[in-house]
Amino acid sequence: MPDGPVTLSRVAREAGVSLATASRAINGSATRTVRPELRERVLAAAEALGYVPDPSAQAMARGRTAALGLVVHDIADPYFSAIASGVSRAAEAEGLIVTLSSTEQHPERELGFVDLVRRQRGRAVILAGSRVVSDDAGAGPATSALTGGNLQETLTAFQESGGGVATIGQAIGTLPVVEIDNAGGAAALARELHGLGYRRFGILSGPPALRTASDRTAGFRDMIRSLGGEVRDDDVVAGEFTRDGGYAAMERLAAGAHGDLPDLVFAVNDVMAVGAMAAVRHAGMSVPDDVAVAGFDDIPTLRDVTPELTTVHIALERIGEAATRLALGIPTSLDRASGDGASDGLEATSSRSITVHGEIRLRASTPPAP
Amino acid sequence: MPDGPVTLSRVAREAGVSLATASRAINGSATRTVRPELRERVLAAAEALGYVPDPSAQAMARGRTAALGLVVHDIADPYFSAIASGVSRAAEAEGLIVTLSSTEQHPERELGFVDLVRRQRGRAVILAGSRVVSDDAGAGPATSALTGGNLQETLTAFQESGGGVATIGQAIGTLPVVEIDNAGGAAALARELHGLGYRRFGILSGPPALRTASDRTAGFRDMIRSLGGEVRDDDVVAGEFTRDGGYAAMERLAAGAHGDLPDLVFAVNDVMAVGAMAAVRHAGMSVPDDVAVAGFDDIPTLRDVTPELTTVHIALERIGEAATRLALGIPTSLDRASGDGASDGLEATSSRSITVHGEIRLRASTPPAP
DNA sequence: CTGTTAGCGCATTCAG
DNA sequence: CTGAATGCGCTAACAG
Repeated sequence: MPDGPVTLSRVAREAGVSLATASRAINGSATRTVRPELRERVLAAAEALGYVPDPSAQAMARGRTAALGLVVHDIADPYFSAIASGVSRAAEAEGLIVTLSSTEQHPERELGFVDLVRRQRGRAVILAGSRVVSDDAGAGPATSALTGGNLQETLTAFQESGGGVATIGQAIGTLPVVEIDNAGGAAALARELHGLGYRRFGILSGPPALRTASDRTAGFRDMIRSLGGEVRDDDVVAGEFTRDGGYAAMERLAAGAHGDLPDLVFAVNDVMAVGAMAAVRHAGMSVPDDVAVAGFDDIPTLRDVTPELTTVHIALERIGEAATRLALGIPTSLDRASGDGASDGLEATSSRSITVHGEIRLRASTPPAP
Repeated sequence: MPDGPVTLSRVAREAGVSLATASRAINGSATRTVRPELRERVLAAAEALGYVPDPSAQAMARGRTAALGLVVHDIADPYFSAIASGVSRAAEAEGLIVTLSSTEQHPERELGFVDLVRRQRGRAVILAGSRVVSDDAGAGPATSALTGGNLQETLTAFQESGGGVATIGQAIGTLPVVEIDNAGGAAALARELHGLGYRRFGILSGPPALRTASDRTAGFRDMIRSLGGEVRDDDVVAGEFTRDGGYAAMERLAAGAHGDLPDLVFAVNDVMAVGAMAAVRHAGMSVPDDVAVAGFDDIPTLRDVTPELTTVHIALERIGEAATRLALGIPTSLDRASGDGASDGLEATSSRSITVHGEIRLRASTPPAP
């Protein structure tokens, strides 16, 4: 048996047709069509020989790959892996393969990766995770000349060359974005918590430079204050957007409070909240007896922390799917969604932007205040 | 300014050299060498024009991609995302891009994906997650003719065509594998637990067809029995390898026990254990007061479940890295590792196989028995 | 409808 | 050491 890769031309020869016809029969060119009879012959030959197209060759010939790039800060973080799961599902449904980059705090890798999918003419790229507070990813001195510019420029260039782009969590310029209603969610949570009888609140506010973090902080604090509750400046402490960041921030808050803790501490995301709870436990105190705790995101792993954490539920996997469709330009059935009450919190604000609203989940970590 | 992609030939023209020379200067062909002077000219021109190679074209020309395929069952599962994190890191260190497939219980997608990376001439593929108990992935009726065969065949074909392969968790044929010492880890755990004073044990044994699950079950049960402890057959209940599977299995165990629970329940992996703890809680009982619980893997998210779960620690991220190197044929410095006491539990059993030993972590979910 | 002919961008023969 | 010529496998004009 003649070995080596089975090429299209071999299939064509076998079927007794031209290369072009074989190509058309197999992928069904949009403009051209093939007589059913020939088409059958070609398909049969392909099947018999076990023909499979070479993706690189196709990519080169049509100047376009079937790859979708996904950038996350840390794939091991439940927040991102939940999103990745949604992206993966949606991408596979579109016949795309997802290439992943877990950038772990290295912005230059983010840029390098986006540039890579641009070079390889990927179909789309999705950036998950917030950007810095200056919603101008193009600010600051130019990055490495090697990668040739800053993120926003690269993204725009990619988009102009026909690639799809979507970001999750925060807009970059005017690029399509699945935005989370951070301020609104935090405010709603604040209102509920205040309604439960809590009066003095602390906030683990995350990295000051992170827009997501500052929006949640502001939304929560402002609502509490407008309701007559108390948020002392000393009870607002920054920290990394991670589990350990939450742990450390809680320790610092407690140290600064000298035994006089707030009634409730709101951590701007769940992983921080979970870290904060650990800090409380390790300090020999109890949640919620000594201090109540609330978070934001409702990451999947939350169901196994105890006490169960009050949070703002965000449909993470749905967001991943939505971002994928947005990047690909696939009309999402959001009209219906908002019509029937936007049951999953997604709402199309425009064709290039979706806003996701959270849903308050009151749980055991914040019982009605005594 | 002339637009369009900057191609190598344009760089060559700009530098006043031939296409071939430019190619050699830029990627430094192994056999040919270029006069430093010309080389400089070429590099300068490339830099000036912002030249970047087209991956598809390179792939086609040299018949080889810089992609590494990673197959996991569910990227949202902390076990897999931790492994993915390690793979991602190691791959990026090698200049490879990782393409991810989250197969979610669809074996045919697994096959399809492996076949895809084979077709696109990827450098390597890594399969994470156990296979069925019959360690013969080639058994059973042939799968879809479309994908052309079964997994082992496809993998072998890929390997013979120069691709690297590594599996994690269970060997497929004689393919390279990062194996986990499931039986040994479970046995060691059993010994410790028995030493703590527990006498009657239950096991949430996972899916019977999963080798990983059955090895852990057998290792644990046999050790307990040889120590004189008790494992009633009724107290061994199967279930899905997931959090919900653990929950359900625990419910069934409790139902079957009619209030007469074992002293301790060993779930064959952490996500099941965590589900089991939830079941215990929801039944109004307490861990460890009413029943102690232990797991296996030490997934990262474990640090935030309470009480802290006793488990067998497996260095998940390291495994991802090790598998990557194994698949790529990069000699791992395991000789040293075993020399200095194999501090991370990795041990090279042969050049094509690594065995990972767990480390017992006794925590609050299994206090010394009363 | 179908076949012929050019490339896509690059790595590599093979000559010089 | 360098340049000119080939071809990777496939699609997309372009003719028939």
